[in-house]
Amino acid sequence: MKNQIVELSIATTDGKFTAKYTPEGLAELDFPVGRTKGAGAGSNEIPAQFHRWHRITESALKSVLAGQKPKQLPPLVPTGTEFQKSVWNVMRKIPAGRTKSYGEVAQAIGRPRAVRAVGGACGANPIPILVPCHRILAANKKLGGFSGGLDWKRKLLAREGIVF
DNA sequence: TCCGTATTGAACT
DNA sequence: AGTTCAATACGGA
Repeated sequence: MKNQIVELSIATTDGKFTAKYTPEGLAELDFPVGRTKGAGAGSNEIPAQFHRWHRITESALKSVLAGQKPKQLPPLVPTGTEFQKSVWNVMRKIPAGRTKSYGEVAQAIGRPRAVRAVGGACGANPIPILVPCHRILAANKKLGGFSGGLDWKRKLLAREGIVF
């Protein structure tokens, strides 16, 4: 076998997300891109472990999309540097309905000047939503940016009761 | 080594 | 009040 990455789709009310799993766990989660792929079809010999993770991922994803805190998360295996992992780790500690600025995150990882680097790490985040990068706002409560489009970020925040 | 970035805060008009 | 500028930290070519 070639260390294959398994891609499975998650159908939500907001579109079809694509989850990518490695033998280690969930490695990446993509927003709906509109391109219809063969999807989970052709799943001949997908180990039960993938389906098990997928079930958890699907539940967690839908919970966050509904503005609620997921009960359980699948094993996350993000690909990135130590710095990025630190940033993502801080993000995961942000409670639902609460936002944090890039500067706050920078301080949390002990690099108060690395605000822009934090932004870069957010953009490099392979697992949006489950790693709540959408709860990161600019210092002046501005939206900043978002991988899947600012429309998503705005919508997700609104569902958590965060208003501007 | 240089450039780009999902920032920030201060100066300027 | 809106806009421009320089600074800072990290990743990628």
